[in-house]
Amino acid sequence: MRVVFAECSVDYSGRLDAYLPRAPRLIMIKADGSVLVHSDGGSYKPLNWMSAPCTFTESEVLAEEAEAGVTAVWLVANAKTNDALSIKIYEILGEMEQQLGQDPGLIKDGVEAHLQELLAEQVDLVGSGTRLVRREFPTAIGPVDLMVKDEDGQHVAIEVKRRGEIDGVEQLTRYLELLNRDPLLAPVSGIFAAQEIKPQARVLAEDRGIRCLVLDYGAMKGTDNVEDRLF
Amino acid sequence: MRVVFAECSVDYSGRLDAYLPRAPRLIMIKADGSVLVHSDGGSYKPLNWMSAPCTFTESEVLAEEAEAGVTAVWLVANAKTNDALSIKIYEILGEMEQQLGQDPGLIKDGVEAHLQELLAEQVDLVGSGTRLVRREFPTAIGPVDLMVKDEDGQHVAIEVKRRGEIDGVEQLTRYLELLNRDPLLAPVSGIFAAQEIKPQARVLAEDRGIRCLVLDYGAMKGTDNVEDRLF
DNA sequence: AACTATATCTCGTTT
DNA sequence: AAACGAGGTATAGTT
Repeated sequence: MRVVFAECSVDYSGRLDAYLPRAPRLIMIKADGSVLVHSDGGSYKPLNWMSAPCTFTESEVLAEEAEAGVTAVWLVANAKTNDALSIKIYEILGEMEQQLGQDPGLIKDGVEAHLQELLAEQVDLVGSGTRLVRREFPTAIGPVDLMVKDEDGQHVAIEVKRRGEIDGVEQLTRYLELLNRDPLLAPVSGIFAAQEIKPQARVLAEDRGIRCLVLDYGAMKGTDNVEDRLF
Repeated sequence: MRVVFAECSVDYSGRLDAYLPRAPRLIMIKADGSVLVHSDGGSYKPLNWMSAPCTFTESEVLAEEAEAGVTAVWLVANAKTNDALSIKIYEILGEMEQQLGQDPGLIKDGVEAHLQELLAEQVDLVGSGTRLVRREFPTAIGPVDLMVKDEDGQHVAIEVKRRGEIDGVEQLTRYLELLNRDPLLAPVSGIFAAQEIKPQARVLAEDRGIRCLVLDYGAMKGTDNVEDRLF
């Protein structure tokens, strides 16, 4: 990877046409030929970029451009899609290059899936006498995380989240509305279970008669004794 | 902005938990405190990141970590959302810093809007005797780019794109279906107009009885004599 | 500020 | 390969 601080202007032509006026920026040229142009703020999205596959070539500086102060023109193109990025360099302010090699990649912990799994095993956390009906209980609008029956045999739909926010409450509300139309299941109550429940989400949930259950992931993992399952 | 090539491992905890094992990467620290961790390939999206607002602090290296070869720990946190990125530095391979200042920002050329405008003026490109009904003709599912009447007085809906791809044909199809339910308008035929029409899009359009019209932006701009409009 | 629609969306999974 | 849905979506426009 090569990173360059440079005074530059950038033109993109492809799915749209876009232009960056002359200013100092960071240009990142990756091993696969892809190029990212970043400013000193904003989000993780570059101002302008070209994704692989593409070819990086240093093209000729026209007399007219040279007169305007351009010292180099970098052309990054994808012949197939007809996308092209043209970077006019006025001045290089700093530059660095390093071989990084293939990255081992991001490992997502999948805490939500794991929480669901653990709660299915430790369903008594919901209340004594609770029995699991099934995980990923199917409905027409998608699966409910957990369906259980309480000690009185009443159905309870559980939505499991790592972080309990309003979206999750809305989701569970939609499930409950649908499930309660089914005479074989109704009445179905709801539990919103999460490691952390935001105050707004809690208020909304309780206002709708949905119980909130804060889960202690660490404790649940501790209880989930691997040896118990193996032997 | 500070850019650092370093051997590092990265932990993110927030809306999900994610981990990057030890490897050489590029770390970008922007003026607003946001941090991006990039590998040498892939898309413009960093492997892991923290968006502003957040605070960058160099935290203490625990004895245990130091023993494992960690020389620094960078903590990037957003107290409000409870998101945090922890970067363990094993070795710095290169580093550079530069003040870039505020970026003037990306200017999108708006070729599509301009094409629509030009075609509205040069509506005879569709066929002689064609008259403009209106631009941005309203429907319940959004405005149709151009509504015209052909020489026989029949309505024609025109979808204008810079690049004609399948999505655009689908969009026009939805408009046509809706418009043809209106007895005051029906029958409404369709024209898919673009600077470039992809083969798949052309096949789909023609299969649905939608005419394809390739626009020459340069020629249309040339015809759009500014002097004619000013004097 | 909240909500909506878009994106050069990206990215993964499934068909 | 194409279609579909989710995203730590981000971002711009509108109410």
